[in-house]
Amino acid sequence: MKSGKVARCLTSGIIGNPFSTQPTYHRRRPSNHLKDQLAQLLTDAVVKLQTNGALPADITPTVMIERTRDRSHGDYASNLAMLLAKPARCKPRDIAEQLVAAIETGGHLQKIAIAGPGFINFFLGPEAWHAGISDILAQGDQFGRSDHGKGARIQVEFVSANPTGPLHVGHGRGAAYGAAIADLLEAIGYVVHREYYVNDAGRQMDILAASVYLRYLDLCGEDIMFPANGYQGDYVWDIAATLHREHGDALQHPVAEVFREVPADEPAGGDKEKHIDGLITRIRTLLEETRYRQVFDEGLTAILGNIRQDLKEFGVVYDDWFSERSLSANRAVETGIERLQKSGHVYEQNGALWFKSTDFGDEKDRVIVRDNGQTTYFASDIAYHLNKLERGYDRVIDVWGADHHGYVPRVKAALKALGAEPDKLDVLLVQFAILYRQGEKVAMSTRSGQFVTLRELRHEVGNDAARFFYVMRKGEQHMDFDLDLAKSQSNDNPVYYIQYAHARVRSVFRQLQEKQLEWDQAAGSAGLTALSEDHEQELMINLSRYPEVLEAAALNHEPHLLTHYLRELANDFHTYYNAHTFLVEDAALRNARLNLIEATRQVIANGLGLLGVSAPDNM
RNA sequence: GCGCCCGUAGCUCAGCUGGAUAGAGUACCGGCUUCCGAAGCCGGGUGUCAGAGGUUCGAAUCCUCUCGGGCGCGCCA
Repeated sequence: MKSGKVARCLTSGIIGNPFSTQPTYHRRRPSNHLKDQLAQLLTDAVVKLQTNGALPADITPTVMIERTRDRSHGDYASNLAMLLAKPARCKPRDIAEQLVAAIETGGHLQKIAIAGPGFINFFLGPEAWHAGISDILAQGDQFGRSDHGKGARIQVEFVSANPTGPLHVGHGRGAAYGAAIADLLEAIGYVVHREYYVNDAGRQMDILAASVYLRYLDLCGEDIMFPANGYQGDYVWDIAATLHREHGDALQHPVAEVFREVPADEPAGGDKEKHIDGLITRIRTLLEETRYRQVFDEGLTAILGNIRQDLKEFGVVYDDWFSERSLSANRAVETGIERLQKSGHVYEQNGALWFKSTDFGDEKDRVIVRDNGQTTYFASDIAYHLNKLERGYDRVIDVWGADHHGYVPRVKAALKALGAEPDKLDVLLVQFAILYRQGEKVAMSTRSGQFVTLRELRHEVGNDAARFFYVMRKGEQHMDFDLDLAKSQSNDNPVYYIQYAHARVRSVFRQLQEKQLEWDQAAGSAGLTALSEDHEQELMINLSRYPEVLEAAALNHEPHLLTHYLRELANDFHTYYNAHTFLVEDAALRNARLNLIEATRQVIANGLGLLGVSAPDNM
C-alpha cells in the first residue's frame, strides 16, 4: 500500500500556527462557501491520513484554497501537499495522491487532479455556480455585503485639508480614496464613522485672516504691499469683498498703523515668516479680539462652506466635521500635554517643551510647546488622536498625503507614551496625482495659487470619471491622471466601458418590452442548466468572485482591486453579448440568460456604487 | 548624509502577501454589424520583473548590497 511508503518518512513538525492570534481585521483571505467546503474536505483528508499513520499526527497544516488563474487547472486549487512535503519528508506529488485518494468526489465536485509540482486541482460542475446567480437576484443591491466586520467600529479620517483655500486635485485623491475605503468597510460589516478634521485654529488660519484683511484694506482704498507669505488666490479677494459689503469701512485702519514696526518682508531683504507673524500681531491688536474674530470667521466659513459643497457634489459625505478649536475649548491639548508629562517622556530645553519621541523609535524629539508659549500642531494632533481612541473605536484610519509620512512615527510614539494602543491606528498614505493634458504635465504650485482645483477637475472630466480614476491605482503609488482619457467617450476609457455594459443590459430589457417578450425570473432560476456556453460559465464564475473581491479590497484598503474586477466583468459581459443573443424565442433559454445578465448588471451597479460612480440606464 | 516609498511589455498599470507558462489596457496591424446599442467583439507579439548575491521544493514577491527615481528630515501645518 502507498501508505506504507509514506509512513517511512514520518517526522514531526508544525506547519503554520494553529493558535494564530492575528486579528480578524488583518485576515486577508476572503472566504466563500465553496472554498470553505473544499478546505473542509482537505482537512478531513489530512486527519484521515494521520489516523492511519500516513502523515505525522502532530502537525496542523493551514489549508489554503485559491481560485485558479487558468481554467485548465480547474476551479480551485490547493498547495497543501507542497506545504506538507517538508515536515513529512515526502515528495509533494506522493502526498497529493494520498490526499486525493482520501477525498470522495460527487455533488458539485466533479473531479480532482494533481498537477505541476503538486497542486491539487478541484473541478466543479457548472451547476455549482447556479445558486450564486439566484442569490444576486434575490439580494439585489445588498449582494456582496457581509457581516465580516461584525459591527466593529472604525473611524476613517480623510481629506482634512486646512480651510485656507479651495480643495485641489491632490485632495481629490484623498477624498475619493477615503470615501471608497469607508464605503467598502461598511459593506463588509463594519460600523464606519467618516470624519474631517478641521484645522480652524493655528497659524495658517491666522495667515489667511491677515490675507483677507489686507485685501479688505485694499478695497477700502488703502495702498498695501501684500506679504510674500500671504494667500494670493482670487478667493481671498472674494472673501474680502464680502467683508467689505457687510462692514463697509468699519474695520479699516491706516496702512501705516497696520505695518508699524513689522519686520521687513522677504523682497525687502527680511524674513517672510517674521513679517507675516508681525502683521498678524498688529492686526489682532488693532482690531481687538471680537473684530479680528469676525475677519477670521469670514474666511473660515466661506472656505469651509466651499469645501463642504465640493465634497458633497463629489459624493463624499461625512458624519462629523471635527473642529480643532473644540480641542482647545475643552482643554484637551493641555490635558494631553499633562498626561505626557506624567508619563515621564517630556523635558524642557531652550524654553520649549519637548516630547522624547526617540524613546519610541522616532528619529528625533519633537517640540510640543514653543518657547513663545504656543502649542504646536503636533500637540493638537496628540490630543485629537487620543480623543479618537478614547471614543472607543476598534480601529482608527487616517488618510494622509504621502508627503506627511515622516509624521507617522511621532504620532504613534505619543500614543504609546500615553498608554494608548498605537496598533489600532492605521495611517494610509496617498500619493499626489500628476495631471496630464495632451500628453503634457499640467504644472502646479500650491503657494502661488496656481493649482488646479478639485472643482475644475470635476467640471472638466465629470464626477464619475474623477472618482474612478483616482482609485484606479494603488494609493501609495504615484499616479498619472490622463485628463483626455478621463473625458473621452470611447472604449479606451474604463469608466465608460463599465458603465456601457450596465446600460446595455438595461437596453436589452427595453428591447424585451418592445418585442413584447416576457421574462420569468423564477423560471429562469429553475432552469439555469440551459446556460451551457463557455461565455456563460465564465460570467457566472466571475460573478461569484464579487464578494471576495469586495472583502479583499476593504481589508487591504485597496479599492483598485474593485476597479480592475469591474473592468474584467464588463469585458466578460461584452464578449458574451457579442457572441450570443439573449432575446431568443426559446423561453427557457431566454429566461435563464436574462437572469444571468440582470445579475451581471446588479453586480456592476453595486460595485460602481461603492466607488461613488453612477450606473446609468443609457449613455 | 539618514529614513520611508518605488523600479514589471514602447506607454499606463495589475500580479490574489512565496506557487503552475509573469498578465490587462493602450499603442500598432488585420478581421467582425440585413440581428438585443460597434462607446462593442475576435485574432496577431512584446519581457535581463533595474542589476548582483542570498534564503528554499519554488522568488517579480522575503533578506543584503549596488544603481536609478520620488518624498520626508522646522520651536511650519
